[in-house]
Amino acid sequence: MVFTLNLKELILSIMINIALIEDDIEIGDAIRDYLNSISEFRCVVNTDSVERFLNHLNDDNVPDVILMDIGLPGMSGIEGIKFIKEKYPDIDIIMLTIHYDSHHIFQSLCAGASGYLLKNLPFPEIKQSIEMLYAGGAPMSPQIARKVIHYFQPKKSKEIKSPLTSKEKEIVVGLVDGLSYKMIADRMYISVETVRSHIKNIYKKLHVHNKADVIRKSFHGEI
Amino acid sequence: MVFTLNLKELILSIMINIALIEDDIEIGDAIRDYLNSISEFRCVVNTDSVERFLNHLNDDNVPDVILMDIGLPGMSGIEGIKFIKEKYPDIDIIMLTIHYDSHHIFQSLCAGASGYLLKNLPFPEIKQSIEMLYAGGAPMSPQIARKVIHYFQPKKSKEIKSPLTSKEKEIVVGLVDGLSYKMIADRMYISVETVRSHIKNIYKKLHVHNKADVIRKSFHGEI
DNA sequence: TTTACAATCCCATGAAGATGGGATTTTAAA
DNA sequence: TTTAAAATCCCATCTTCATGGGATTGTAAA
Repeated sequence: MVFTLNLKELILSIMINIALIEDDIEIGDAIRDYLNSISEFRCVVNTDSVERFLNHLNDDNVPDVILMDIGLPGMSGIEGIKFIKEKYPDIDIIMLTIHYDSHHIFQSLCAGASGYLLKNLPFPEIKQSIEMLYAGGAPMSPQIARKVIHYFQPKKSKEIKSPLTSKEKEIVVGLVDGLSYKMIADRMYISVETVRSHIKNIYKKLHVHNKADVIRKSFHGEI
Repeated sequence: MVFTLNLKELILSIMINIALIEDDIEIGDAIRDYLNSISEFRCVVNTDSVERFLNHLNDDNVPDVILMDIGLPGMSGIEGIKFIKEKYPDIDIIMLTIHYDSHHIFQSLCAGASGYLLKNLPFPEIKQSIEMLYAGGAPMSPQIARKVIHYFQPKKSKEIKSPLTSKEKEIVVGLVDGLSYKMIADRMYISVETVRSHIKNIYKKLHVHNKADVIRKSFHGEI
């Protein structure tokens, strides 16, 4: 009996424990069932939000791999990566998502994702991807790999022309510097009302509604 | 007869024309023979240096894909990429090399390589890689993909021990995301008053007085 | 067992920011 | 030259934020 228990535990410890964070229950259940049908995998968690995942996580049931969506209710998958990696840096996180735009890809990778797969992939490729992870690889859908590679390629002169005027850009600098309207006004030798007016126009042009967004965009080189 | 010629040309135009730049003649010949054994491939060039390749190149025999070594006599493969891509930007270049160090990888990618394979790979994977290229992908050996991904990952070299608690850090994420107190509260399932309270503590700990400062610090990795 | 701190919540007040509506003058493009 | 922006300024209103003052509960180290 003791032997049986130990053997069981041994087998469980050899298996790769996988957590699934996916808000589409149908998809989540399908993937879970697929994973559990493979002898070396065990889907230990199947939940629909990062918050729920973190709440139910303790040091005894830490998964080896997390398959995670990006578009989750509450905390997004990308923020989830940061949280999870900070607490458990050894967990490998594979994003499994419909988003194939550069922004989501690089946000995920920078946050600490070890792989990035598009959701349309056939199930056997999920298996291959997890195996690739354990072989020291980084599973990526072909389109993703291309975008990642492109990141390094020589940029073609694309001179991003900002929609902002020079005065407006000066104001943006002020905002990024953490100045109040009054301080910006003093620095630029204009009245606070002018600053207000410029900021109104900046917000319209950039389609934002507060200075935090402007600061973020500026940091992302989007201005 | 005319029909036959046209058909032949049609077939040739459908085939993927591949050039091989490899100074080890044995390996080069083996790869060439393998490629030519595949119906949709045609190895149009098999040479041992970039200089020779460029000399024999004219607008009529431009390959679709180049498989190239890095350690070549004369001009290195990396230098070669720049030369070739400048003249023929549409050629896809796949590096086929024994170098798996970051320096060579990133030099190649930055110069314009579309793929990076390690030389120990089985021949069928060369076929798969070229097909992946045509499917919009970027063929990479798993080890290479891992290194490329790692490039984006957060460097945890200097273990900046944040003075903030995990709840506080979660709030900071909310602020950086541009959320209002209310939205942060909803996301974290706590009251706005608790958010306020946390933020008061965050400000004290970070010696700041507004959320713009927090966002800036966060962007500078100071949190 | 104190002590300290984290996490939760409440109230009140003043400051700063967002947004709507204007107006005038200067500058640059059509 | 007409027109369209850009740049300047003013006012009113509402929202959000910052900051002060609390309180309670639980945990974890000293």
